[in-house]
Amino acid sequence: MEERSQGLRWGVEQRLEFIEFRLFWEGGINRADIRDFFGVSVPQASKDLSQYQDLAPENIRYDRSEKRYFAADSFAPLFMKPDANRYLMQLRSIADSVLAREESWLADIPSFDALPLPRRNMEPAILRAVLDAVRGGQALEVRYQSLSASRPKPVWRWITPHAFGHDGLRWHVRAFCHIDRQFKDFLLPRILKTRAQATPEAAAADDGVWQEFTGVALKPHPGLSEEQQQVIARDYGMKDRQVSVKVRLALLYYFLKRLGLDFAEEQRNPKEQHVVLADPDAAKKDLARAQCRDMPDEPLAAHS
Amino acid sequence: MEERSQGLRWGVEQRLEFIEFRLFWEGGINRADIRDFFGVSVPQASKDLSQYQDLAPENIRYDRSEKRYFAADSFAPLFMKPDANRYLMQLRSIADSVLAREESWLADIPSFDALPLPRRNMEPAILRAVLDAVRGGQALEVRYQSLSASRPKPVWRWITPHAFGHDGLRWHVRAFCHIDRQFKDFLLPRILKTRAQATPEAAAADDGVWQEFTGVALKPHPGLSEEQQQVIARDYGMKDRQVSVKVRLALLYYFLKRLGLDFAEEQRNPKEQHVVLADPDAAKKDLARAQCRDMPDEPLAAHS
DNA sequence: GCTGTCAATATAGTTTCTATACGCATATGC
DNA sequence: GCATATGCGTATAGAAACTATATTGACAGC
Repeated sequence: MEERSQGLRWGVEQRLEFIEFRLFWEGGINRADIRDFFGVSVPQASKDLSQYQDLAPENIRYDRSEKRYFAADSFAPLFMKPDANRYLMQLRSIADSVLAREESWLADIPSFDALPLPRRNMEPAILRAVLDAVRGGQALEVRYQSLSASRPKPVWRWITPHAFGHDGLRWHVRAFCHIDRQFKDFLLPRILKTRAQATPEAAAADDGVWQEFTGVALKPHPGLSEEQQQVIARDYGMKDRQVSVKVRLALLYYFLKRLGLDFAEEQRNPKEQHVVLADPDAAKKDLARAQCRDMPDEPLAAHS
Repeated sequence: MEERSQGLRWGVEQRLEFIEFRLFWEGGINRADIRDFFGVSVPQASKDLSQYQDLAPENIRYDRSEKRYFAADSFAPLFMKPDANRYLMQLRSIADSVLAREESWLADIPSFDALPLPRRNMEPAILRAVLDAVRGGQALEVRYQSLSASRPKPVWRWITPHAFGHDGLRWHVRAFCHIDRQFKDFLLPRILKTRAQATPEAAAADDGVWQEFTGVALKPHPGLSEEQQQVIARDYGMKDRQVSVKVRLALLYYFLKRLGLDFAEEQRNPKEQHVVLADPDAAKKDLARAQCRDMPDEPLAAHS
């Protein structure tokens, strides 16, 4: 097969990549690890290790005394690109029990913990139904539990969903509301049931607030010392003490809220509030533009 | 092999699970999908589909007209447990470019977006060095860029790390600081370099603030209407309009901050602040206990 | 020095997979 | 209506991967 990157079968390549992953992140590997994870025989695991040695002799070293393979000092990965965020994302997924320990390639998992953010379990069938509607560009009838005072009980209503958005805490679906005749965010866990599909009443392209991006200019909190500002600039990847983050208008509200940018952020303690808006007026205008078409909750701050 | 769950080889089982995944989440599958993803031949992909049909005839249905396999109405997965959060976590990973589209099992990815949270790239070698120290229970010399006014420049210092923590936005390592003789949080991206290892000066068990958990009692914002409170109760999985979240003392500060629980939350707009502390005094005491051993930044609120 | 453990290798036999070929059903273009 | 293209299913021979089993060698612990 010319398709495969190294002329190796998929399964073999996976095992070689596994060897490399374990060498790098777990500090070592032996036959039993391969045997346990892939269910291959002991001689096959031996062969895989030999094959890896053939392909990358500079990467791997066997310690006879410890009876274990280790990454050599000159380790230069062949099958993967080591990525710290990827490793850490796996930890988070395990913490959120989205990923089982046995399924991940991690073995010697360090002590760790992530914030326990309470959230309700979502019915996969509901997400599937919404996905279907988004893919097919169809309207969908949903039983939705709104937080608004006007619809306190769950009601059946029609929406035309076209995209999914994550606000940093929860997922919602961006959809045209057939009742209010405008695009809004519907929190996925509040969709209790789904029913029929129908012809759409709006197109994704019509959702200007979703389609349009704006740049949010951030700078270190001026209350920090010169040196501290430099640190924050590094943290946020700023150049010339400033960075512009590209955000969809439809997500701007959440973005500002998440970073504590409520237009009063400069008054807050710089030790808690590390960054502030470099151009609050521009952000305010963008936010107003985003909100004039409706937002799920209240405005971020009273800017009148 | 008795080890394997269905007596199937790992690679085969992966492909069958892939078929099932695509049937459920992507709405359908055909030979080309299997061929493209796993690099197997066309007859092999055919065989896999036949084999899946043999194993789960009630799950799969071929549409001659569309030339595509679909999930049958009576679909009951055999190889995976459909999990909405898992699907959505994959979307987030793709948005954060932690996962490449080709690597995921998703094919027809809907339009979606997540908050762009600016963060600096981390050197994998640094995480690896810290991991090594944690695993070995060793002290590690790190060049750390603190935000504190007393150490404005990066300095080499010794820490004894023992665990990793995620504050909802960033990863830090929980470590005993040899300078200040206490446990603190060191942000991973601020570790610029690592050097030698040495014998540890504290054990993980000594980090009481890390080892100890507390329960944070949450309830819906009292400013919400009766019905709205019920909705929030559902969102947070509350029973009797209350939920207790188990949090490490070492993460309590971040947890409260993340949920906006600054002991003034009841004064804020309930449309923005959905939950409040059910027992602020208890939380205050816990926070004081957590902070008396030091926190990286300032206290959450002046509670004096 | 004995014993247990883990790795490397060899052999024979089995399973899986490829390449190629052919037949069938359906959609599409002319 | 007819040719053409596409996708599925299946058959065959041969190649590759893998298993089971056995033997050897290196090292740690007692």
